[in-house]
Amino acid sequence: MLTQTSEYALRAMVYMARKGEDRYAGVKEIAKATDVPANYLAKILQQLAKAGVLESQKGFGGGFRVARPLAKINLLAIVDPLENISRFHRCVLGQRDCNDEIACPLHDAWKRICSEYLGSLQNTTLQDVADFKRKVGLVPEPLDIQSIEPMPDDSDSAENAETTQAT
Amino acid sequence: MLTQTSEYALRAMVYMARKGEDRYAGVKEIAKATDVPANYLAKILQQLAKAGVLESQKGFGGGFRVARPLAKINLLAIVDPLENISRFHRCVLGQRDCNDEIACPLHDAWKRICSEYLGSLQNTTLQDVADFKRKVGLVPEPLDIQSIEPMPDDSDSAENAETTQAT
DNA sequence: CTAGAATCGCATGTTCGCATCCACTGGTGT
DNA sequence: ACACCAGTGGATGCGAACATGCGATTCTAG
Repeated sequence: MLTQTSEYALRAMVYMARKGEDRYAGVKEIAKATDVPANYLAKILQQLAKAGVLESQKGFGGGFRVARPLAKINLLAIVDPLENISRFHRCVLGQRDCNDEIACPLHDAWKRICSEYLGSLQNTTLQDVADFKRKVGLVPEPLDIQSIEPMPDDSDSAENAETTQAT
Repeated sequence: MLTQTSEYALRAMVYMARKGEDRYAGVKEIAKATDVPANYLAKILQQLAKAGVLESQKGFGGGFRVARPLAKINLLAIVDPLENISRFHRCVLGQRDCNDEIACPLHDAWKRICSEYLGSLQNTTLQDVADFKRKVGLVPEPLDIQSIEPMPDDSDSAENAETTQAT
């Protein structure tokens, strides 16, 4: 579905979206808030900056911020630079010729599934996410960033609490 | 989207579906027809047999065949034993508590995306695939979701992730 | 100019899915 | 009973993705 890298990217983008469009956020700050390895997150954010989704500012007070209005950034734009989206276009059955004319038995079904999936990613913007209002868990409201523990309490918050609920 | 393993599984299942429900097909035969490494395919088919999608027969004339009518086997049933589908239910933002009550900002959007995706897999059965008969120009194109155009037939795809032009 | 904060680029270690090989078990036909 | 055939299961190699660490570079504030 999504690679780990894409998931990290989404976490960071959501954090920045909710923090505010104008302010720069440093890697360490985002990493701590989103529970993503800082060094790895830095690379991801750099890729997003190259892709034009983020813009970066070096030096004192620098960091990353969104390069466009939140409504202009959809989830696909975030995921696309990090994953090989083109693999979706490959024929699932591995046929050399598989298009709308000469198709494998799965072509129509698979094309529809992919279109819906990618379309969903494209239709959801960061603005939608930022507007989301409900009781939220970890992700802080823009005002109260987080009471960052000064001591590295490295006991990883157990993410393995698999919520094995059915849809 | 799909792992290589799942793709192999789909190829094999489609092959068997179109070959006929009652007949056993050997690993080598399927591997040759679907261009999948035989040794690896054997493992995949074993997993599908354990999951109850296939049944196997040892010995001379043995092989694999579908364990149920084609209409009762949907794509999700094929993919599910091979991938960790439960990861879709995990919170994308990694929050421990993320459900309909206390949700991360992406919860609603992500839940919708996943539901659509899994639903699509569930709604497509092997019967549909086996019945698929492509006659060029005759089969009606059932969808016009081309408007969002996430799957252009061209190779130029990465650009349109950004819904706007660069400044 | 200098110090400090943050990115950038490279090197390295770890994990996991993909793929192969081979000995074993069990069923079939003679 | 015997030989053959085909799935079963364990062990292993391989490579890409994931993750980390460090030094160099670039920018800002004073």
